[in-house]
Amino acid sequence: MKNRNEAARKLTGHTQRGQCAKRLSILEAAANVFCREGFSGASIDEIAVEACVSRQTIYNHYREKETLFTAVVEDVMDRANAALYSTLATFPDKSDNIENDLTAFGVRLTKNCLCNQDGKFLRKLVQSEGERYPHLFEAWRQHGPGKISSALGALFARLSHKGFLRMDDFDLAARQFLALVNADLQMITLFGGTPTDEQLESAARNAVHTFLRAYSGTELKPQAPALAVVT
Amino acid sequence: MKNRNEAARKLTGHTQRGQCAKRLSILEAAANVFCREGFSGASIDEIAVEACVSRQTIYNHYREKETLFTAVVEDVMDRANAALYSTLATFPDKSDNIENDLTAFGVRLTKNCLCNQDGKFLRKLVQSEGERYPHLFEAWRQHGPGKISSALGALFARLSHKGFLRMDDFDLAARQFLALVNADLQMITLFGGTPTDEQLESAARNAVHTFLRAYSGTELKPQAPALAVVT
DNA sequence: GTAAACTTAGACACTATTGTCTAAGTCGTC
DNA sequence: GACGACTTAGACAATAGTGTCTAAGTTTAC
Repeated sequence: MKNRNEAARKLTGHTQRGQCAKRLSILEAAANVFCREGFSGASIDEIAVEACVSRQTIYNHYREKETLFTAVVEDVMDRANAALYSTLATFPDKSDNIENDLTAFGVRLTKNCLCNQDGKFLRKLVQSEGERYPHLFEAWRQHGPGKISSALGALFARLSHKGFLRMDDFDLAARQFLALVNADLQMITLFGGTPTDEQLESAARNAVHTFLRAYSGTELKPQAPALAVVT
Repeated sequence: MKNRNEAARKLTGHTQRGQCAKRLSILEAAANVFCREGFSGASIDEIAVEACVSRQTIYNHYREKETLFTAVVEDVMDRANAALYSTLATFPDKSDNIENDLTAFGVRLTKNCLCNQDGKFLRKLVQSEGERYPHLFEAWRQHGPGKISSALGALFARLSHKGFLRMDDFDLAARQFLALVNADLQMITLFGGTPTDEQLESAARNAVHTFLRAYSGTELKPQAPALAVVT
Protein backbone atom coordinates (compact mmCIF):
# COMPACT_ATOMS: atom_id res chain seq x y z
CA MET A 1 0.00 0.00 0.00
CA LYS A 2 2.65 2.48 1.10
CA ASN A 3 5.33 1.65 -1.44
CA ARG A 4 3.02 1.73 -4.38
CA ASN A 5 1.46 4.99 -3.36
CA GLU A 6 4.88 6.53 -3.02
CA ALA A 7 5.90 5.15 -6.37
CA ALA A 8 2.77 6.48 -8.01
CA ARG A 9 3.25 9.86 -6.43
CA LYS A 10 6.71 10.09 -7.89
CA LEU A 11 5.83 8.98 -11.37
CA THR A 12 2.88 11.18 -12.22
CA GLY A 13 2.66 14.83 -12.94
CA HIS A 14 -0.63 16.60 -12.43
CA THR A 15 -4.17 15.76 -11.31
CA GLN A 16 -3.54 12.11 -11.86
CA ARG A 17 -1.44 11.95 -8.77
CA GLY A 18 -3.97 11.67 -6.00
CA GLN A 19 -6.38 9.80 -8.22
CA CYS A 20 -3.79 7.32 -9.34
CA ALA A 21 -2.70 6.65 -5.80
CA LYS A 22 -6.26 5.96 -4.78
CA ARG A 23 -6.72 3.62 -7.70
CA LEU A 24 -3.64 1.64 -6.81
CA SER A 25 -4.60 1.56 -3.17
CA ILE A 26 -8.04 0.27 -4.08
CA LEU A 27 -6.66 -2.33 -6.48
CA GLU A 28 -4.29 -3.67 -3.89
CA ALA A 29 -6.84 -3.79 -1.10
CA ALA A 30 -9.38 -5.39 -3.40
CA ALA A 31 -6.86 -8.02 -4.48
CA ASN A 32 -6.24 -8.95 -0.86
CA VAL A 33 -9.89 -9.07 0.10
CA PHE A 34 -10.99 -10.96 -3.03
CA CYS A 35 -8.17 -13.40 -2.45
CA ARG A 36 -9.10 -13.86 1.18
CA GLU A 37 -12.89 -14.00 0.82
CA GLY A 38 -13.59 -14.87 -2.77
CA PHE A 39 -15.77 -12.73 -5.00
CA SER A 40 -19.09 -13.12 -3.23
CA GLY A 41 -17.56 -13.17 0.22
CA ALA A 42 -15.79 -9.87 -0.33
CA SER A 43 -17.70 -6.72 0.53
CA ILE A 44 -17.10 -3.29 -0.89
CA ASP A 45 -17.10 -1.84 2.59
CA GLU A 46 -14.33 -4.16 3.67
CA ILE A 47 -12.28 -3.21 0.64
CA ALA A 48 -12.91 0.47 1.30
CA VAL A 49 -11.69 0.17 4.88
CA GLU A 50 -8.61 -1.79 3.86
CA ALA A 51 -7.83 0.73 1.13
CA CYS A 52 -8.35 3.65 3.52
CA VAL A 53 -10.85 5.10 1.11
CA SER A 54 -14.54 5.83 1.24
CA ARG A 55 -16.95 3.40 -0.35
CA GLN A 56 -18.15 6.07 -2.72
CA THR A 57 -14.66 6.55 -4.13
CA ILE A 58 -14.61 2.93 -5.15
CA TYR A 59 -17.91 3.36 -6.93
CA ASN A 60 -16.57 6.47 -8.62
CA HIS A 61 -13.59 4.65 -10.07
CA TYR A 62 -15.13 1.28 -10.75
CA ARG A 63 -18.82 1.40 -11.55
CA GLU A 64 -19.71 -1.78 -9.69
CA LYS A 65 -18.26 -4.72 -7.82
CA GLU A 66 -17.82 -6.83 -10.92
CA THR A 67 -15.97 -4.07 -12.76
CA LEU A 68 -13.62 -3.77 -9.82
CA PHE A 69 -13.08 -7.49 -9.80
CA THR A 70 -12.15 -7.68 -13.46
CA ALA A 71 -9.86 -4.67 -13.06
CA VAL A 72 -8.10 -6.40 -10.18
CA VAL A 73 -7.70 -9.63 -12.09
CA GLU A 74 -6.30 -7.85 -15.12
CA ASP A 75 -3.92 -5.88 -12.96
CA VAL A 76 -2.61 -8.94 -11.18
CA MET A 77 -2.35 -10.86 -14.45
CA ASP A 78 -0.28 -8.09 -16.00
CA ARG A 79 2.11 -8.06 -13.08
CA ALA A 80 2.31 -11.84 -13.01
CA ASN A 81 3.05 -12.02 -16.72
CA ALA A 82 5.74 -9.38 -16.45
CA ALA A 83 7.37 -11.27 -13.60
CA LEU A 84 7.09 -14.48 -15.54
CA TYR A 85 8.78 -13.22 -18.68
CA SER A 86 11.44 -11.38 -16.79
CA THR A 87 12.20 -14.59 -14.91
CA LEU A 88 12.21 -16.67 -18.08
CA ALA A 89 14.82 -14.26 -19.43
CA THR A 90 17.19 -15.47 -16.71
CA PHE A 91 17.12 -19.04 -17.99
CA PRO A 92 20.68 -20.32 -18.37
CA ASP A 93 21.86 -20.10 -21.94
CA LYS A 94 24.82 -22.34 -21.39
CA SER A 95 26.31 -23.78 -18.27
CA ASP A 96 29.24 -25.60 -16.81
CA ASN A 97 27.10 -26.75 -13.91
CA ILE A 98 23.67 -27.31 -15.27
CA GLU A 99 22.31 -28.78 -12.08
CA ASN A 100 23.13 -25.70 -10.06
CA ASP A 101 21.99 -23.31 -12.75
CA LEU A 102 18.70 -25.04 -13.30
CA THR A 103 18.13 -25.20 -9.58
CA ALA A 104 18.73 -21.50 -9.19
CA PHE A 105 16.36 -20.88 -12.05
CA GLY A 106 13.75 -23.06 -10.39
CA VAL A 107 14.07 -21.07 -7.20
CA ARG A 108 13.63 -17.80 -9.07
CA LEU A 109 10.61 -19.18 -10.87
CA THR A 110 8.84 -20.38 -7.75
CA LYS A 111 9.82 -17.39 -5.69
CA ASN A 112 8.96 -14.65 -8.16
CA CYS A 113 6.11 -16.18 -10.12
CA LEU A 114 4.46 -19.16 -8.49
CA CYS A 115 4.60 -18.68 -4.74
CA ASN A 116 4.38 -14.92 -4.40
CA GLN A 117 1.25 -12.93 -3.59
CA ASP A 118 0.16 -12.64 -7.22
CA GLY A 119 0.65 -16.32 -7.81
CA LYS A 120 -1.46 -17.15 -4.81
CA PHE A 121 -4.17 -14.75 -5.93
CA LEU A 122 -4.34 -16.23 -9.40
CA ARG A 123 -4.28 -19.80 -8.16
CA LYS A 124 -7.13 -19.16 -5.77
CA LEU A 125 -9.23 -16.99 -8.03
CA VAL A 126 -8.82 -19.02 -11.19
CA GLN A 127 -9.85 -22.03 -9.20
CA SER A 128 -12.87 -20.48 -7.55
CA GLU A 129 -14.12 -18.01 -10.16
CA GLY A 130 -12.60 -19.36 -13.33
CA GLU A 131 -15.74 -21.11 -14.44
CA ARG A 132 -17.88 -18.06 -13.79
CA TYR A 133 -15.63 -15.68 -15.73
CA PRO A 134 -14.20 -17.72 -18.57
CA HIS A 135 -13.63 -14.62 -20.70
CA LEU A 136 -11.54 -13.09 -17.94
CA PHE A 137 -9.20 -15.94 -17.29
CA GLU A 138 -8.91 -17.05 -20.88
CA ALA A 139 -6.09 -14.58 -21.32
CA TRP A 140 -4.33 -16.11 -18.37
CA ARG A 141 -4.95 -19.60 -19.63
CA GLN A 142 -3.25 -18.68 -22.89
CA HIS A 143 -0.54 -16.35 -21.64
CA GLY A 144 -0.08 -17.94 -18.24
CA PRO A 145 0.43 -21.66 -17.93
CA GLY A 146 -0.18 -22.13 -21.63
CA LYS A 147 2.60 -19.85 -22.79
CA ILE A 148 4.90 -20.64 -19.92
CA SER A 149 5.27 -24.25 -20.98
CA SER A 150 5.99 -23.42 -24.57
CA ALA A 151 8.30 -20.57 -23.66
CA LEU A 152 10.14 -22.78 -21.23
CA GLY A 153 10.01 -25.54 -23.81
CA ALA A 154 11.81 -23.30 -26.28
CA LEU A 155 14.48 -22.63 -23.68
CA PHE A 156 14.93 -26.33 -23.06
CA ALA A 157 15.18 -26.83 -26.80
CA ARG A 158 18.05 -24.36 -26.90
CA LEU A 159 19.86 -26.19 -24.12
CA SER A 160 19.20 -29.48 -25.84
CA HIS A 161 20.60 -28.38 -29.16
CA LYS A 162 23.72 -27.37 -27.34
CA GLY A 163 24.00 -30.84 -25.90
CA PHE A 164 23.22 -30.08 -22.26
CA LEU A 165 19.98 -32.01 -22.29
CA ARG A 166 18.43 -34.81 -24.27
CA MET A 167 14.71 -34.84 -24.92
CA ASP A 168 12.16 -35.36 -27.67
CA ASP A 169 9.22 -33.28 -26.53
CA PHE A 170 10.36 -29.92 -25.20
CA ASP A 171 6.94 -28.72 -24.10
CA LEU A 172 6.33 -31.92 -22.21
CA ALA A 173 9.68 -31.55 -20.50
CA ALA A 174 8.75 -27.99 -19.58
CA ARG A 175 5.45 -29.08 -18.08
CA GLN A 176 7.25 -31.76 -16.13
CA PHE A 177 9.88 -29.36 -14.93
CA LEU A 178 7.18 -27.08 -13.58
CA ALA A 179 5.35 -29.99 -12.01
CA LEU A 180 8.50 -31.30 -10.34
CA VAL A 181 9.45 -27.90 -9.02
CA ASN A 182 6.00 -27.69 -7.47
CA ALA A 183 5.95 -31.24 -6.14
CA ASP A 184 7.29 -30.36 -2.71
CA LEU A 185 5.51 -27.01 -2.48
CA GLN A 186 1.92 -28.01 -3.23
CA MET A 187 1.11 -28.90 0.35
CA ILE A 188 2.36 -25.53 1.55
CA THR A 189 0.79 -23.32 -1.08
CA LEU A 190 -2.49 -25.20 -1.08
CA PHE A 191 -3.14 -23.94 2.42
CA GLY A 192 -2.13 -20.42 1.63
CA GLY A 193 1.28 -20.64 3.18
CA THR A 194 4.42 -19.14 1.70
CA PRO A 195 7.42 -21.45 1.51
CA THR A 196 10.65 -20.33 3.12
CA ASP A 197 13.75 -19.79 1.04
CA GLU A 198 15.11 -23.08 2.34
CA GLN A 199 11.99 -24.91 1.21
CA LEU A 200 12.15 -23.30 -2.24
CA GLU A 201 15.80 -24.23 -2.56
CA SER A 202 15.24 -27.79 -1.46
CA ALA A 203 12.20 -28.23 -3.69
CA ALA A 204 14.07 -26.95 -6.71
CA ARG A 205 17.08 -29.11 -5.96
CA ASN A 206 14.99 -32.25 -5.65
CA ALA A 207 13.14 -31.38 -8.83
CA VAL A 208 16.22 -30.66 -10.90
CA HIS A 209 17.99 -33.73 -9.64
CA THR A 210 15.19 -35.96 -10.87
CA PHE A 211 14.69 -33.92 -14.01
CA LEU A 212 18.30 -34.33 -14.98
CA ARG A 213 18.26 -38.03 -14.25
CA ALA A 214 15.54 -38.25 -16.85
CA TYR A 215 16.79 -35.68 -19.33
CA SER A 216 20.47 -35.18 -18.80
CA GLY A 217 22.52 -35.41 -21.96
CA THR A 218 25.70 -36.31 -20.15
CA GLU A 219 25.27 -38.92 -17.45
CA LEU A 220 26.05 -36.88 -14.37
CA LYS A 221 26.64 -39.82 -12.11
CA PRO A 222 27.31 -43.17 -13.77
CA GLN A 223 24.10 -44.47 -12.14
CA ALA A 224 25.86 -46.45 -9.43
CA PRO A 225 24.64 -49.99 -10.07
CA ALA A 226 22.11 -51.31 -7.58
CA LEU A 227 23.01 -49.80 -4.25
CA ALA A 228 20.69 -51.51 -1.81
CA VAL A 229 18.62 -54.24 -3.37
CA VAL A 230 16.97 -57.12 -1.52
CA THR A 231 15.29 -57.58 1.89
CA MET B 1 -39.53 -29.20 21.18
CA LYS B 2 -36.18 -28.47 19.55
CA ASN B 3 -34.82 -31.80 20.73
CA ARG B 4 -37.57 -33.59 18.89
CA ASN B 5 -35.32 -34.58 16.02
CA GLU B 6 -32.47 -35.68 18.22
CA ALA B 7 -34.75 -37.83 20.30
CA ALA B 8 -36.44 -39.23 17.24
CA ARG B 9 -33.17 -40.03 15.58
CA LYS B 10 -32.02 -41.97 18.59
CA LEU B 11 -34.99 -44.17 19.13
CA THR B 12 -35.70 -44.90 15.50
CA GLY B 13 -34.53 -47.90 13.64
CA HIS B 14 -37.19 -48.18 11.06
CA THR B 15 -38.06 -44.78 9.56
CA GLN B 16 -34.38 -44.22 8.75
CA ARG B 17 -34.77 -44.92 5.07
CA GLY B 18 -36.68 -41.89 3.93
CA GLN B 19 -34.74 -39.69 6.29
CA CYS B 20 -31.47 -41.15 5.18
CA ALA B 21 -32.34 -40.59 1.55
CA LYS B 22 -33.08 -36.94 2.27
CA ARG B 23 -29.80 -36.55 4.09
CA LEU B 24 -27.87 -38.01 1.19
CA SER B 25 -29.76 -35.89 -1.27
CA ILE B 26 -28.99 -32.79 0.73
CA LEU B 27 -25.33 -33.70 1.12
CA GLU B 28 -24.95 -34.25 -2.59
CA ALA B 29 -26.75 -31.09 -3.62
CA ALA B 30 -24.84 -29.08 -1.04
CA ALA B 31 -21.53 -30.47 -2.28
CA ASN B 32 -22.37 -29.39 -5.81
CA VAL B 33 -23.53 -25.94 -4.84
CA PHE B 34 -20.67 -25.28 -2.42
CA CYS B 35 -18.25 -26.44 -5.09
CA ARG B 36 -19.83 -24.23 -7.72
CA GLU B 37 -20.38 -21.10 -5.63
CA GLY B 38 -18.06 -21.37 -2.67
CA PHE B 39 -19.27 -21.16 0.90
CA SER B 40 -20.54 -17.60 0.94
CA GLY B 41 -21.85 -17.73 -2.60
CA ALA B 42 -23.98 -20.77 -1.90
CA SER B 43 -27.47 -20.15 -0.61
CA ILE B 44 -29.53 -22.59 1.40
CA ASP B 45 -32.46 -22.03 -0.94
CA GLU B 46 -30.39 -23.01 -3.93
CA ILE B 47 -29.27 -26.17 -2.17
CA ALA B 48 -32.84 -26.95 -1.17
CA VAL B 49 -34.05 -26.64 -4.75
CA GLU B 50 -31.20 -28.76 -6.09
CA ALA B 51 -31.85 -31.40 -3.43
CA CYS B 52 -35.59 -31.35 -4.14
CA VAL B 53 -36.20 -30.66 -0.47
CA SER B 54 -37.71 -27.81 1.45
CA ARG B 55 -35.44 -25.32 3.10
CA GLN B 56 -36.82 -26.20 6.49
CA THR B 57 -35.76 -29.83 6.08
CA ILE B 58 -32.18 -28.71 5.68
CA TYR B 59 -32.42 -26.71 8.87
CA ASN B 60 -33.96 -29.71 10.61
CA HIS B 61 -31.04 -31.96 9.72
CA TYR B 62 -28.20 -29.45 9.90
CA ARG B 63 -28.74 -26.69 12.39
CA GLU B 64 -27.14 -23.98 10.27
CA LYS B 65 -25.22 -23.34 7.09
CA GLU B 66 -21.84 -23.87 8.67
CA THR B 67 -22.88 -27.21 10.16
CA LEU B 68 -24.03 -28.32 6.75
CA PHE B 69 -20.78 -27.22 5.21
CA THR B 70 -18.64 -29.14 7.65
CA ALA B 71 -20.85 -32.20 7.23
CA VAL B 72 -20.40 -32.01 3.47
CA VAL B 73 -16.65 -31.63 3.72
CA GLU B 74 -16.37 -34.57 6.11
CA ASP B 75 -18.56 -36.68 3.86
CA VAL B 76 -16.55 -35.92 0.76
CA MET B 77 -13.30 -36.44 2.63
CA ASP B 78 -14.42 -39.85 3.79
CA ARG B 79 -15.35 -40.89 0.29
CA ALA B 80 -12.16 -39.49 -1.15
CA ASN B 81 -10.04 -41.30 1.42
CA ALA B 82 -11.82 -44.56 0.79
CA ALA B 83 -11.27 -44.20 -2.95
CA LEU B 84 -7.67 -43.32 -2.35
CA TYR B 85 -6.83 -46.33 -0.22
CA SER B 86 -8.76 -48.69 -2.41
CA THR B 87 -6.79 -47.39 -5.38
CA LEU B 88 -3.49 -47.62 -3.55
CA ALA B 89 -4.32 -51.27 -2.94
CA THR B 90 -4.11 -51.86 -6.67
CA PHE B 91 -0.50 -50.75 -6.83
CA PRO B 92 1.54 -53.36 -8.69
CA ASP B 93 3.36 -55.68 -6.33
CA LYS B 94 5.62 -57.07 -8.97
CA SER B 95 5.62 -56.68 -12.71
CA ASP B 96 7.10 -57.91 -15.94
CA ASN B 97 6.18 -54.66 -17.60
CA ILE B 98 6.57 -51.99 -15.02
CA GLU B 99 5.98 -49.13 -17.43
CA ASN B 100 2.55 -50.41 -18.41
CA ASP B 101 1.61 -51.35 -14.89
CA LEU B 102 2.63 -48.03 -13.40
CA THR B 103 0.82 -46.22 -16.19
CA ALA B 104 -2.36 -48.13 -15.54
CA PHE B 105 -2.00 -47.35 -11.85
CA GLY B 106 -1.52 -43.68 -12.66
CA VAL B 107 -4.69 -43.69 -14.71
CA ARG B 108 -6.64 -45.28 -11.87
CA LEU B 109 -5.24 -42.78 -9.44
CA THR B 110 -6.12 -39.74 -11.48
CA LYS B 111 -9.44 -41.08 -12.60
CA ASN B 112 -10.75 -42.31 -9.24
CA CYS B 113 -9.11 -39.93 -6.80
CA LEU B 114 -7.73 -36.77 -8.33
CA CYS B 115 -9.94 -35.81 -11.24
CA ASN B 116 -13.33 -37.05 -10.13
CA GLN B 117 -16.06 -34.97 -8.57
CA ASP B 118 -14.77 -35.40 -5.02
CA GLY B 119 -11.25 -34.50 -6.03
CA LYS B 120 -12.48 -31.36 -7.71
CA PHE B 121 -14.54 -30.42 -4.67
CA LEU B 122 -11.64 -30.84 -2.29
CA ARG B 123 -9.22 -29.00 -4.53
CA LYS B 124 -11.55 -26.04 -4.84
CA LEU B 125 -12.73 -25.93 -1.27
CA VAL B 126 -9.39 -26.51 0.39
CA GLN B 127 -8.05 -23.71 -1.74
CA SER B 128 -10.84 -21.24 -1.08
CA GLU B 129 -11.92 -22.09 2.47
CA GLY B 130 -8.88 -23.89 3.82
CA GLU B 131 -7.55 -20.87 5.64
CA ARG B 132 -10.93 -20.12 7.19
CA TYR B 133 -11.50 -23.67 8.49
CA PRO B 134 -8.07 -24.97 9.37
CA HIS B 135 -9.54 -27.45 11.87
CA LEU B 136 -11.71 -28.91 9.14
CA PHE B 137 -9.11 -29.49 6.52
CA GLU B 138 -6.36 -30.48 8.89
CA ALA B 139 -7.62 -34.03 8.71
CA TRP B 140 -7.40 -33.90 4.95
CA ARG B 141 -3.96 -32.36 5.10
CA GLN B 142 -2.79 -35.31 7.18
CA HIS B 143 -4.78 -38.12 5.65
CA GLY B 144 -5.00 -36.73 2.15
CA PRO B 145 -1.88 -35.53 0.37
CA GLY B 146 0.20 -36.07 3.48
CA LYS B 147 -0.57 -39.74 3.82
CA ILE B 148 -0.82 -40.41 0.13
CA SER B 149 2.85 -39.59 -0.41
CA SER B 150 4.05 -41.76 2.41
CA ALA B 151 1.67 -44.59 1.51
CA LEU B 152 2.75 -44.40 -2.09
CA GLY B 153 6.31 -44.06 -0.89
CA ALA B 154 6.01 -47.34 0.98
CA LEU B 155 4.76 -48.99 -2.19
CA PHE B 156 7.66 -47.63 -4.17
CA ALA B 157 9.97 -48.91 -1.45
CA ARG B 158 8.55 -52.39 -1.94
CA LEU B 159 9.12 -52.22 -5.67
CA SER B 160 12.62 -50.91 -5.08
CA HIS B 161 13.61 -53.65 -2.71
CA LYS B 162 12.54 -56.11 -5.34
CA GLY B 163 14.85 -54.42 -7.80
CA PHE B 164 12.26 -52.87 -10.11
CA LEU B 165 13.20 -49.32 -9.18
CA ARG B 166 16.20 -47.54 -7.79
CA MET B 167 15.74 -44.58 -5.46
CA ASP B 168 16.98 -43.14 -2.19
CA ASP B 169 14.03 -41.11 -0.95
CA PHE B 170 10.79 -43.03 -1.43
CA ASP B 171 8.50 -40.25 -0.25
CA LEU B 172 10.15 -37.79 -2.56
CA ALA B 173 9.71 -40.19 -5.44
CA ALA B 174 6.06 -40.54 -4.51
CA ARG B 175 5.53 -36.79 -4.49
CA GLN B 176 7.24 -36.55 -7.83
CA PHE B 177 5.19 -39.37 -9.27
CA LEU B 178 2.03 -37.55 -8.26
CA ALA B 179 3.32 -34.28 -9.61
CA LEU B 180 4.30 -35.83 -12.94
CA VAL B 181 0.97 -37.59 -13.32
CA ASN B 182 -0.70 -34.23 -12.81
CA ALA B 183 1.65 -32.28 -15.05
CA ASP B 184 -0.49 -32.61 -18.16
CA LEU B 185 -3.81 -32.39 -16.34
CA GLN B 186 -3.37 -29.20 -14.34
CA MET B 187 -4.54 -26.95 -17.12
CA ILE B 188 -7.70 -28.97 -17.54
CA THR B 189 -8.63 -29.45 -13.91
CA LEU B 190 -7.74 -25.90 -12.94
CA PHE B 191 -10.65 -24.67 -15.02
CA GLY B 192 -13.03 -27.23 -13.67
CA GLY B 193 -12.87 -29.50 -16.67
CA THR B 194 -12.74 -33.28 -16.49
CA PRO B 195 -10.05 -34.93 -18.59
CA THR B 196 -11.09 -37.58 -21.08
CA ASP B 197 -9.86 -41.13 -20.73
CA GLU B 198 -7.43 -40.50 -23.56
CA GLN B 199 -6.00 -37.50 -21.76
CA LEU B 200 -5.64 -39.45 -18.53
CA GLU B 201 -3.92 -42.28 -20.36
CA SER B 202 -1.56 -39.96 -22.18
CA ALA B 203 -0.77 -37.96 -19.05
CA ALA B 204 0.04 -41.11 -17.10
CA ARG B 205 2.13 -42.50 -19.93
CA ASN B 206 4.19 -39.33 -20.20
CA ALA B 207 4.61 -39.21 -16.46
CA VAL B 208 5.68 -42.82 -16.04
CA HIS B 209 8.04 -42.63 -18.98
CA THR B 210 9.94 -39.78 -17.38
CA PHE B 211 9.62 -41.23 -13.89
CA LEU B 212 11.23 -44.46 -15.03
CA ARG B 213 13.99 -42.66 -16.87
CA ALA B 214 14.86 -41.15 -13.52
CA TYR B 215 14.15 -44.09 -11.27
CA SER B 216 14.25 -47.25 -13.32
CA GLY B 217 16.43 -49.97 -11.84
CA THR B 218 17.00 -51.65 -15.17
CA GLU B 219 17.85 -49.27 -17.98
CA LEU B 220 14.82 -49.73 -20.21
CA LYS B 221 16.46 -48.28 -23.28
CA PRO B 222 20.26 -48.21 -23.27
CA GLN B 223 20.06 -44.38 -23.41
CA ALA B 224 21.23 -44.11 -27.03
CA PRO B 225 24.43 -42.11 -26.73
CA ALA B 226 24.17 -38.47 -27.78
CA LEU B 227 21.78 -38.38 -30.70
CA ALA B 228 21.90 -34.76 -31.79
CA VAL B 229 24.48 -32.74 -29.97
CA VAL B 230 25.93 -29.39 -31.04
CA THR B 231 24.60 -26.33 -32.93
C1' DG C 1 -7.57 33.00 -4.13
C1' DT C 2 -10.67 30.68 -6.69
C1' DA C 3 -12.85 27.22 -9.36
C1' DA C 4 -13.00 22.63 -10.78
C1' DA C 5 -12.32 18.12 -9.59
C1' DC C 6 -12.14 14.73 -6.38
C1' DT C 7 -13.24 12.64 -1.82
C1' DT C 8 -15.98 11.78 2.18
C1' DA C 9 -19.65 10.40 5.55
C1' DG C 10 -24.04 9.40 6.03
C1' DA C 11 -28.66 8.42 4.75
C1' DC C 12 -31.26 5.83 1.68
C1' DA C 13 -34.01 2.22 -1.11
C1' DC C 14 -33.63 -2.28 -2.57
C1' DT C 15 -32.50 -6.94 -2.66
C1' DA C 16 -30.76 -11.29 -0.91
C1' DT C 17 -29.95 -14.26 2.74
C1' DT C 18 -30.20 -16.56 7.17
C1' DG C 19 -32.69 -18.78 10.54
C1' DT C 20 -37.38 -19.26 13.03
C1' DC C 21 -42.10 -20.29 13.30
C1' DT C 22 -46.55 -22.29 12.20
C1' DA C 23 -50.17 -24.79 10.17
C1' DA C 24 -51.02 -28.06 7.04
C1' DG C 25 -49.59 -32.15 4.41
C1' DT C 26 -47.40 -36.85 3.64
C1' DC C 27 -45.79 -41.28 4.87
C1' DG C 28 -45.23 -45.74 7.06
C1' DT C 29 -46.59 -48.72 10.87
C1' DC C 30 -49.59 -50.79 13.95
C1' DG D 1 -57.96 -45.60 10.09
C1' DA D 2 -55.13 -43.54 13.64
C1' DC D 3 -50.88 -42.31 15.36
C1' DG D 4 -46.34 -40.34 15.38
C1' DA D 5 -42.57 -38.76 12.84
C1' DC D 6 -41.09 -36.27 9.15
C1' DT D 7 -41.72 -32.83 5.42
C1' DT D 8 -43.50 -28.77 3.28
C1' DA D 9 -44.80 -23.96 1.88
C1' DG D 10 -45.08 -19.68 3.30
C1' DA D 11 -44.76 -15.84 6.32
C1' DC D 12 -41.61 -13.59 9.16
C1' DA D 13 -37.82 -10.66 11.57
C1' DA D 14 -33.16 -9.64 11.41
C1' DT D 15 -29.14 -8.74 9.13
C1' DA D 16 -25.93 -7.59 5.52
C1' DG D 17 -24.83 -6.18 1.19
C1' DT D 18 -25.21 -3.26 -3.29
C1' DG D 19 -25.54 0.84 -5.51
C1' DT D 20 -27.40 5.85 -5.43
C1' DC D 21 -27.70 10.39 -3.75
C1' DT D 22 -26.48 14.60 -1.39
C1' DA D 23 -24.21 18.05 1.13
C1' DA D 24 -20.15 19.09 2.84
C1' DG D 25 -15.01 18.93 2.94
C1' DT D 26 -10.42 18.63 0.65
C1' DT D 27 -7.01 18.92 -2.98
C1' DT D 28 -5.09 20.64 -7.14
C1' DA D 29 -4.36 23.67 -11.05
C1' DC D 30 -4.16 28.14 -12.70
